[in-house]
Amino acid sequence: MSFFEEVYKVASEIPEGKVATYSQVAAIVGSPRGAQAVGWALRALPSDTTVPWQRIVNAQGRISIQNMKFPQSLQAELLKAEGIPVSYHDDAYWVELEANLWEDARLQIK
DNA sequence: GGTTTGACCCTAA
DNA sequence: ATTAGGGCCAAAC
Repeated sequence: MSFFEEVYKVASEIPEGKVATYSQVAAIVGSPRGAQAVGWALRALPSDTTVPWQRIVNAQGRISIQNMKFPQSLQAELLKAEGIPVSYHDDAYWVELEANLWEDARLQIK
């Protein structure tokens, strides 16, 4: 199974109404320092994917997306539609990590 | 195979 | 608090 698939699989496990960070996903797939690689994988997703990529944000809970096919506004709408509060300031969308962070068993063990 | 490029993160100044 | 730099991993050139 390729690294891409690993990332997509983990991303698909994020429950609705929760968010995860890049480093969090990276740690689960076995590359604790590969947060950037995760971003690389998500960047390659097709526009019609079923993977909940919108639930993955950076370490500060900010939507740091910079991809034409996936505008920040779209991600913000998808999140709000799931019940996750999203605010906008400093030219970016933000979510409260503490309150909505995904908790996976594999993270607590490590 | 070496180099470049990211939807990133951490530390030091 | 804000900015700069280096380090990280995997894929595309």
